Amino acid sequence: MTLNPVCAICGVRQSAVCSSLDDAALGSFAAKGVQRRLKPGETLMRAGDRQDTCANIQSGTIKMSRVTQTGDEIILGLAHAGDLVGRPLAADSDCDIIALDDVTLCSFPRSAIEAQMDSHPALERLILARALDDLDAGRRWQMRLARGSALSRVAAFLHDMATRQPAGTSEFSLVISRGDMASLLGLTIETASRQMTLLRKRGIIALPGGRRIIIIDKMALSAAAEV
Amino acid sequence: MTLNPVCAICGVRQSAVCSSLDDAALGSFAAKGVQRRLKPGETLMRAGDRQDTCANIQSGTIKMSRVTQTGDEIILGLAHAGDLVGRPLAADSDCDIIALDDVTLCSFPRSAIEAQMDSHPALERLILARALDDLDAGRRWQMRLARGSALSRVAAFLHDMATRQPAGTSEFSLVISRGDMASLLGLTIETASRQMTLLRKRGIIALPGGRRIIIIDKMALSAAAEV
DNA sequence: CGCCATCTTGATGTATTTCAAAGAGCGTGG
DNA sequence: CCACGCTCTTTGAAATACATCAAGATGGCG
Repeated sequence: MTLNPVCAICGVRQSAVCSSLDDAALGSFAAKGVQRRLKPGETLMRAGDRQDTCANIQSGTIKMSRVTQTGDEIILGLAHAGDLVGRPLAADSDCDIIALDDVTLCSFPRSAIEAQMDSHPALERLILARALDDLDAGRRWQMRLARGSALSRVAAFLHDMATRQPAGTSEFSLVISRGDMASLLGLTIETASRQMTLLRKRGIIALPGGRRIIIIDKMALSAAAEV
Repeated sequence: MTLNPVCAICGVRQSAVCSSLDDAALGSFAAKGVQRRLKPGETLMRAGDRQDTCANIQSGTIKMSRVTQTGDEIILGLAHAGDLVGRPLAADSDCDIIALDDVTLCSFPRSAIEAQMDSHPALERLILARALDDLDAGRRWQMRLARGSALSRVAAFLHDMATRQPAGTSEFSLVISRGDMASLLGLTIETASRQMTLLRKRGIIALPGGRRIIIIDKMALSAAAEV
């Protein structure tokens, strides 16, 4: 069996969970997947919904969020190209999953992923390894929320986003609004904005306009991110 | 093969990850484990240490914590009877693991767990399912840290601890000190204490002394825990 | 060009921290 | 058995970081 043409040109062939499958295994698996696009703001699934698809993000950024009793949204995390969204082994979604920009997905029935895990231990192993890594990352973030100042949260977020860019890139666009950023960091819009200008005034970043950002001093940014 | 005598009397035989193994599989696996005891305050492993054991908690409570640059401890979570501590698939620990009270463990070389996962898919599947559940629970907690008031955090913690007791039990002992509790909740000792007395004054709980607590009105406690 | 949403900035309020000290609980040794 | 000293907890008063309320400024887009 030869590699599915869709997979042959897939930008996340090496970084998504599919990387655990050889070309032969991928061929039959890929046949069960469909390509899908989301526009900014479009919802893939909602908390509490029956959740019968999982998807690899091929490009773009997604937010995972929940809505409180009082009706405001809390962003729990972002997912990027190469990440798997949706939860294998669970019948219902525990959060809303919403595109932040133009997103392309490779979407599978949850049952197909689960069947593939059954027959291909390497896939299950990689999904497990990622889940455990996510758990560690979540705990690090929890530490920041528990004790970090507003400045440290904003700095840590910017540092993460900067680190995610191709090496050597110091200017890029934040895909999320100040409001989403604040929600992700557990702050208000105003506080998030103030910390941004504080970092700008300290010469650590520049804000050329829109959602663009220039990292002037990544070391200082990292230092500001310390808890 | 017959059931290992140690497993026959194990209190968490049905709730630990071992429950995914039948008696035959358990027999050979159990031979690689050793029983171990920890006294209150005793450390099982430290963040950054080479981590070559994983252990099922048979009784007692453990805290997972990290130490910040400034030297103070942040508690990331608790683990109870039936939980697996230590991280399969990772060479190093990402947090300190310390006993809070008298703890009994069933400890395995990490390599033994990993080998058992290789040969027994049901074990790996259960570990994966737990990791994903922990991830969900972590996100719920993250939401509380991001937006919840001090009162809501304390109430949520007490509600969790109450729910963990045998059905019908309304009085029990908190295994952790106010200091640990505050650290877990991302608060100061003083604030944690004040919220406890606030709940007491509202008639939701009683504090007969020491670390004992009586849940008088669990509904009200749950309501106070809302974000 | 002008509208609308998003972002920034300022002034004020408040929950939580910080600083400080008194009060319980508990084991030790007289 | 009680006094002493230790740690943990509670309570009070002052300081502060962040939220809230309220305008402006900026930028995208028709």
